[in-house]
Amino acid sequence: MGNETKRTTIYDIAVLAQASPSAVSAVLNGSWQKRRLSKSLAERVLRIAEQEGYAVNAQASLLRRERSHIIGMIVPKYDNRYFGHIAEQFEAMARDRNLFPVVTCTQRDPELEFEAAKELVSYQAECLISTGATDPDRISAFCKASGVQSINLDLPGTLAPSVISDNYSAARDLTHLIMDRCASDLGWTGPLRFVGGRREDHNTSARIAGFEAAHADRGIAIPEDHIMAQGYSAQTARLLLDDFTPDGPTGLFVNSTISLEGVVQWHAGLGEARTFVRYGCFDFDPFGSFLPGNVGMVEQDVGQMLKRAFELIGVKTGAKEATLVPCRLVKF
Amino acid sequence: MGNETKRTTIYDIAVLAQASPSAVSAVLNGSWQKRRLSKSLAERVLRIAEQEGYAVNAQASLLRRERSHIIGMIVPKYDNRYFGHIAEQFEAMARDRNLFPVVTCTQRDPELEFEAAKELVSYQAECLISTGATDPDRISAFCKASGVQSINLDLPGTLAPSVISDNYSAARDLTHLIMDRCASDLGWTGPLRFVGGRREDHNTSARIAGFEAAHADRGIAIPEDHIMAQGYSAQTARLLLDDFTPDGPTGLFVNSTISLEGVVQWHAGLGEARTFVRYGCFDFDPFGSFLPGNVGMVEQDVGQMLKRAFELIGVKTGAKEATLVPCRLVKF
DNA sequence: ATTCGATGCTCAATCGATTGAGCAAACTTG
DNA sequence: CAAGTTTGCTCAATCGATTGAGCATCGAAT
Repeated sequence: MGNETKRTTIYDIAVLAQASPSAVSAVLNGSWQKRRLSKSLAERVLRIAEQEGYAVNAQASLLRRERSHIIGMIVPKYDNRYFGHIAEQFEAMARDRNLFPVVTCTQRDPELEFEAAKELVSYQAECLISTGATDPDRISAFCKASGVQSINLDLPGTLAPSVISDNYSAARDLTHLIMDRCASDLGWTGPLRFVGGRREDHNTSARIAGFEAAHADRGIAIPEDHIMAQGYSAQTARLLLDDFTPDGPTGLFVNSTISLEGVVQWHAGLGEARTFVRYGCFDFDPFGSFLPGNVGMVEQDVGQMLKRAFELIGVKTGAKEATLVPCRLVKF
Repeated sequence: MGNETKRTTIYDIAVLAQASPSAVSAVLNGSWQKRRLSKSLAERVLRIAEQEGYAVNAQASLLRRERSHIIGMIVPKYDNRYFGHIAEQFEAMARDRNLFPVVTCTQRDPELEFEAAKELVSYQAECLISTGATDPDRISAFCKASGVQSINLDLPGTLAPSVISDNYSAARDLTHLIMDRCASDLGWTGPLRFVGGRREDHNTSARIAGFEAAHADRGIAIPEDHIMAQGYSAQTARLLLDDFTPDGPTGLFVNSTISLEGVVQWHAGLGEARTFVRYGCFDFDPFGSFLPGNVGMVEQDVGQMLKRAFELIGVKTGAKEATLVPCRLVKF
């Protein structure tokens, strides 16, 4: 790597400005007034620093300072509207609060998740937000041992406070919406199918509970095979549905935009039967409203979730329960 | 912030293990064999480190080491398939190469872009990749002054090597595809409209050039008002199109998925005329193929672009020209 | 003329890990 | 058994910035 030009340090500038390194340091970090340095010295140092293209060595600076102002986040993926939004807003909100955000993407790999968490702790992050982590408690335990605060987002854990969507209520509402539309558009009342996700997942199971509650509200029984939660991928959704060619009106509850891709592929291949299908999706996509048959989507309130998460930062709560954030149901 | 438990250091462990800090350091960073420390000492230290939840202080470590292994990237947005993919793949590829990736999102704000670049340099990044930067040269100049390598991605600069999509060729191909479909589906041959982006942008202007070339290939003149490149947002696209109600067959070249949202909204509101419209989009979205009227999309080859970018890392090329990476045209 | 408080700056210890140099003990070799 | 080698470990300087303490100088007040 480029070794030609050694990075300029305060010592280099001190020589050029005929001042002491301490004075240079004070000028460059803005504490010169407090340290009663003259304006003329400050200006001289700043001019030279500019000329030399000086950039503080964050490692040296952070080593000495007591607070790092670094705040870390791990997310499973970026290439997904929901997590992309989370990462982006997190960075913006952190900057607003004068914190330095470091986000890292862990590809839904539990090992990488933990490694990344350790790395962020090594970088002296003051707080670590684990988003959609498969094993948030392992991370929380490690953070606690290092005296670093941790907060769970999107998926709850038991060792640190969690901020998650109110999956149950939103799923119940979405289910009702789909059933309403099946009734009004197709004149059909019957059990919907639940497609996508994994039963073991906290979020999926809460959504299934909401899905079941809505059916119970209407006194409709759900056949065992209507809950198809064997995985997230578009592939999986399509394969599960390939066996199913509706012989009459039907409705589907789709458990993520990823699964939705598979559902829409299946739907497009249905031919005439296509017009007798209605579905809704738990997750938002701007193109969702243009997909034929789609009656609505649940948009998780990323802004509120992060707001709550930031409120928890630096606060020592004994409370480890999850905060539920309501979702927005978008009807098409 | 949590100050209760001071972080464990090698000195703490040295006391517990009855060894010197140097020995502890060597064990923990894996150089103990080279330094001829005994296996028993190593095991003792590792056990204690584990118990104490030790995490190295990266700041202290990096301050002393000569290489940081940190590699930085700035991206304008995450909540967008293209940039999301870039960030995600970048992180994965960096890890594969034993580098520590730090990505930061700059919201298309030129000031923030530069600030973020400075911060990454402060963190001793060995190389900085500026993705879609509005002013890449300003960043390159700063990097050069600090002896840090910089590489431009997605948008070219003149002070550092650039890796960008072959916008011209892909736009030309996409334009031909749309015109072909207009001819075959609608029996119509005429100039398309170009919607979205900004003329001043390098990418948009290259795409307009390709768009014009395809028209020239067919001897079709483009009326001035058919190039509508006054901004990226969905809003802008919709407002521009609101004045336009096609009285016959038409075709559109849409310059990003963001603009596509606006186009699709407009399209959905057209009523019967809707069936006489065909469009294609420069950018990929998995739901694109389900949008009525959409005949194809250009998918930029993120994998190849990053591969090229990584090949440039650590290489001292005088060459500042841009590498063009071909795109994939997806036909529906 | 002495005392006092500003003013403007420098000294030197420090943060935690790394690393070249060096030292003692144990072990080989002739 | 002396000389040389290997083994196992420690010392102390160092990376670059920060910061409490301290030291002159100067003008004002007594």
